[in-house]
Amino acid sequence: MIESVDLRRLQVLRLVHRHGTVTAAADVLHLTPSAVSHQLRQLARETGVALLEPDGRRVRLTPAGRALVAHADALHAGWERARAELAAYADGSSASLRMCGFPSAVAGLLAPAAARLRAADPGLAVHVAEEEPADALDRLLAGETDIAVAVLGGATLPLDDAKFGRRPVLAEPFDLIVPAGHPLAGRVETALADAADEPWVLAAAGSCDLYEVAVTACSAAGFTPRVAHHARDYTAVSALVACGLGVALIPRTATVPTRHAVARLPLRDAPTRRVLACVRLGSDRRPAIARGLAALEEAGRDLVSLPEGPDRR
Amino acid sequence: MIESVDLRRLQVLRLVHRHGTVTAAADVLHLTPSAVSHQLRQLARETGVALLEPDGRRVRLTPAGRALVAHADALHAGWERARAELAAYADGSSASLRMCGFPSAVAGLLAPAAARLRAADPGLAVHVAEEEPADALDRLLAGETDIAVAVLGGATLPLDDAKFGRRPVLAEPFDLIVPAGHPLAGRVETALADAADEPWVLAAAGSCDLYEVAVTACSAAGFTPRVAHHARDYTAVSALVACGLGVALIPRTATVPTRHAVARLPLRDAPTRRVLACVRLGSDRRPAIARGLAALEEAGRDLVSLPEGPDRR
DNA sequence: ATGACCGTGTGAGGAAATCGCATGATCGAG
DNA sequence: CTCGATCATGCGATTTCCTCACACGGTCAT
Repeated sequence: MIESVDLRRLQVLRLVHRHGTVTAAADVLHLTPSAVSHQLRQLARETGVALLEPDGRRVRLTPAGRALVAHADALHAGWERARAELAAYADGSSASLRMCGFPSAVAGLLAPAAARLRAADPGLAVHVAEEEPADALDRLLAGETDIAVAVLGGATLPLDDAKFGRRPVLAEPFDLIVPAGHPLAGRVETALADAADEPWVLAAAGSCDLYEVAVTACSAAGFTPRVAHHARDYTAVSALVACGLGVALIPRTATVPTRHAVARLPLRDAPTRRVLACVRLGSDRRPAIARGLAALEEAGRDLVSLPEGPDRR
Repeated sequence: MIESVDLRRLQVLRLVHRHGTVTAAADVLHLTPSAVSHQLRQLARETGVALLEPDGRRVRLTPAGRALVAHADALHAGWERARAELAAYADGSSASLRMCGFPSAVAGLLAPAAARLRAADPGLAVHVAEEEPADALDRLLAGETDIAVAVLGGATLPLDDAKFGRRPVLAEPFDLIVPAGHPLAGRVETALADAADEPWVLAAAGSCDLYEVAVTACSAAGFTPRVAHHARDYTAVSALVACGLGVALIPRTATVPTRHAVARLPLRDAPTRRVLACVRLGSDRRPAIARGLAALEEAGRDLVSLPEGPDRR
């Protein structure tokens, strides 16, 4: 206890626990693996307990290490609460808010929310950044952003992950898009199973949540989609569909360029993706962050009420 | 949030709040005022809020500073809990326990407790230190001791001070001692007011809790003691009384050398001093500290049951 | 089985933060 | 008004921290 501990040292352990490897944690912290190793060694010396043990060529946290991680989570949340209360005392001139999210969230949610925030308070410095879904939450933990917009489920954000403050922003269904003139386009009501025999356009496995969402939904509908083409960007997906190469799922709020000749079909058993705004635990008490979350929720409400119909492009 | 904060920096603010001056806080931390000033400045820069403002030639915490102190208390308690849980994982060989207390507590409580702990577990390194009552709690905060034995009340430990974990160890009444052969010595029952006209032997004002205890008790009994001589050490007090220079109050458990010709009289309206064992909040979950507290409580129970009678010397 | 790749841990060197001493400024007490 | 006390600030010295380079051990593929 003679030497008190920097929260950064605990953050290192937290990230090693989160990523399972020293190198990945170092990557997130913009450090070399050597520095992380030193910090962990120092932390173990201070606590007098072995925090991690070799596991193959990687490392694994000991029970003591996992216990310390739990306390570290609580400590960081407490520090965030302190920061939040202090931010209320600070003069608003220095207030800033950094948000990030996956590409389509930037277009549909972050940009409108940022515009709204700017209009409401020109003194608030709003910064928006596009991040890959897998990186957004790490940026949050590293303190490089204040709000991360992510999609619930999948590997990036497990449903039971209690490490973040989470706020639902949007629950949007996926529509099926088919080439214009496709037999399915004439139906009054469509179900996912109707497209069981069609060739599909999906993202590559693991690259994006779209893949998992589609595969799980199709398996729930009783078939396995035959993947004919791979694309991640929704504009690219709709282009492939417009050219008659297959069918695909796209979120209700994703826009399709008007020159793409596709038909958008609402599904009776449409899968939905739940978009969440995530913050570091405790930081949502900060006025700027609270306003950012409110603006995102508002943008989400606008998004679901704005579409004039399911067949819009 | 790019730079996370060392708990030491918060500790500096905590101590400045506790002592009201930078110099005193530096003294407790074994640092120069310069270092403390730098730390505070750095902390204010990191948080973006003015933490303290000049108040005469001293400094005063701003509302933001006081708010941060409250959070700092919670964070340190959380860290202590973490240390406590980790200590349970550590091998017992490195376990150590440091206790301190005021002089008579060392004799009556700490020494027996330490002996008991040593006997129960020779692997536990027990260290006892005698401290002035005013310093003991600072040593606790500075992490230089694990358990501080103090007396409730007075300036050193306000009754409502929630910054420490506290455990009652002993509530011992004060006895009146008078010179042997004094008229009061013949009575079957004595009250404080009976000694209203006697010359008193007390500690100098402010130097020790004894002064405050005696003065408040006497004023409750309806008189103001006439202080004839000053002494702090109970052996010195009893020597003065034995020489017929006055009467005094001494704790029930304080021993009087047999060569001192004094009579010890129990009082009907005896003031009591409540001896507490204090720990840093959260640290009482540490096995070694929990055992130390248990040993102190046991020593306290022994102390009240052991005396053969109030007239023992 | 062997070699290449990947990940961790260690020591040395340099950069950055921190501490202590000396100085100046400001306020309160006598 | 003078003096003592307290807090802030520059500069040199020390400690701490990060990076680089390299060794060690484990995994995978040919």
